[in-house]
Amino acid sequence: MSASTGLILARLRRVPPGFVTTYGDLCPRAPRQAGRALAGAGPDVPWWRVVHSDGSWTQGERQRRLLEAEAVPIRGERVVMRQARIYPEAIY
DNA sequence: GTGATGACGGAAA
DNA sequence: CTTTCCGCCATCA
Repeated sequence: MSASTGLILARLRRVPPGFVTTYGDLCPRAPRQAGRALAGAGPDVPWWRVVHSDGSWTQGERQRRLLEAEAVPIRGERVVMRQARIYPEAIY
């Protein structure tokens, strides 16, 4: 049972400013589905809080600016996951 | 039905 | 540190 788009977005909306989650955490065993969900998601979802498991991101400077605006710890081109990663399931 | 693709993940070299 | 490769699964041509 893969997570539905609705569940994926519901989890993402639980991620508070200053923290990030990953595609894999939003949708275990089918992380690409999380990406697809975001691509078609509305403006109400904080898509910039979703990064790769290694802390890198795919939406370039735009995403970087939004993350920095929330004081997400960044080192080079990667989010410092040790500090910013939060697990949706743990706050669900 | 088959094969390619993707806002991925993780292990291996 | 970088590149390569394979697994994963919903979509789509």
